[in-house]
Amino acid sequence: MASQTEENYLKSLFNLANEAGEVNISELAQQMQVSMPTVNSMVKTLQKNGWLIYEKYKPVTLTSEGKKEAALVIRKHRLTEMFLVKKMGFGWEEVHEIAEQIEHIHSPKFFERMDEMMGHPTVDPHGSPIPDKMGRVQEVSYFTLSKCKTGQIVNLAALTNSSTEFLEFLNSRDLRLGIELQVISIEPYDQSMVVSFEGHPSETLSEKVCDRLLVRLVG
Amino acid sequence: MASQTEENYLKSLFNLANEAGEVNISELAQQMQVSMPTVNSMVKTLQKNGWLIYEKYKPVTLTSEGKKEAALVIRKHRLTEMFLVKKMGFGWEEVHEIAEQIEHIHSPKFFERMDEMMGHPTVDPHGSPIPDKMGRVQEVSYFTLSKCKTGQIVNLAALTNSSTEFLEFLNSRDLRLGIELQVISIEPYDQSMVVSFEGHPSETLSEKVCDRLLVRLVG
DNA sequence: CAATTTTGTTAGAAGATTCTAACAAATTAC
DNA sequence: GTAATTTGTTAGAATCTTCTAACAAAATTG
Repeated sequence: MASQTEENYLKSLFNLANEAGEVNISELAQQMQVSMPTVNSMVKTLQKNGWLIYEKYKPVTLTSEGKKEAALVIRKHRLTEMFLVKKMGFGWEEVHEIAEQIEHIHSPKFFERMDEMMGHPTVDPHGSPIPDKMGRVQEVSYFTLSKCKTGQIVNLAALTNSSTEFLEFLNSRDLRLGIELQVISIEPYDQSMVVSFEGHPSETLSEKVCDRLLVRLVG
Repeated sequence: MASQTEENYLKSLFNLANEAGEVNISELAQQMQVSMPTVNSMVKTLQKNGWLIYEKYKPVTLTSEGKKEAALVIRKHRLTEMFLVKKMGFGWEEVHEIAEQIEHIHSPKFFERMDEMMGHPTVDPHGSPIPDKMGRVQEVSYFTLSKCKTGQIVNLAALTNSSTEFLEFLNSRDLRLGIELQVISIEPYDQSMVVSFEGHPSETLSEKVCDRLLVRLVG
């Protein structure tokens, strides 16, 4: 069984993997906020446990067992976030830190019960998919609001970033998942967008913000 | 801030303390399932942190800070147990293992929210008092059923032991906290008692069981 | 009270996770 | 295509929590 530390490395590896499934030591060190020698030694440990493939001076790759292990930790994290919001009344900007700790609890029935109480949710409060009990992650194809054209109407479905500051910014503008957004105009100079949505007939969003909003076509 | 390991030692020390507040190294070693040298070194660490008083070859004593720290961990444990039973539908025999892990979560608002959702409960599912936010424990004066005389009518208020096996035994006899018990007779040979309660006009309980049931006079 | 048993201590080591310093390989930039 | 930079590795050490072996103090027992 993975230690808490190992679980955290697996989670980061899962999230950092590129299309080829590769992660560089330096990226992982930055993500985990530890030195490269620390990552080097942990990578050797994870390899011994069969969770990744490592060759000197090459990027590392999770094995299928490693991916599953990681996805199951992410499942616990996202179920917890959803539980905190839906059943305990927390705001979506408050739940990450708590879930970061609860994801390491070893108790299948605890997470089973959360899942049941919520009716088996498929996404967390930030729109990220919740892996299933087998560690399979459902692929979703959203695009960023910044890719939209003037006049388009879309649904806000998820976020590419869930930092507290960004979530608080969204709160301040009443931007919640599920709302319908219409692109009124796009400023050619800085790519900022004027959008309209429920209760907000005209709101300007910077390119930085539009890049972080994942949407899908209405319908 | 106490590590998880330190929190576990503090909890054990709190629970093992005799009237004088003293705990022997060997008791603590047994309770924690570690060797005496391990306890010896941890005790020195806890002393450095100001949580206990230690003198060579003497039993140890928690300081008031140590007692408070311990009581706050116990508060988190008991609030969690109550939450699992009242809000998540677990049985009282299932919650200890889970609470044993969740008690180490660092998030005042998480436990605050549990407390609020339950309307500030004062006891856990096994009748043990929940320390308040300042770490103060409300003293309660129950006595064991085995001290009762024939004919007495009492309320089942708490347990002196909450092992899964004992809780499952109580489940099998429909013995729940709050029920009213009348002592019908006491067998002089082995101190077993015949009692009557809601739906059970005549149930025989061994001395071992009666010693583990804490009751108070009806009224 | 002397002998035995129990309890507690020290010393030394091991595994997990982390670090810094020094070096080596790979990549990028003229 | 060298030189400089970035990336990755090794070696050696520190901290935390644990252990066993050996010894010392305290308590118990005849």
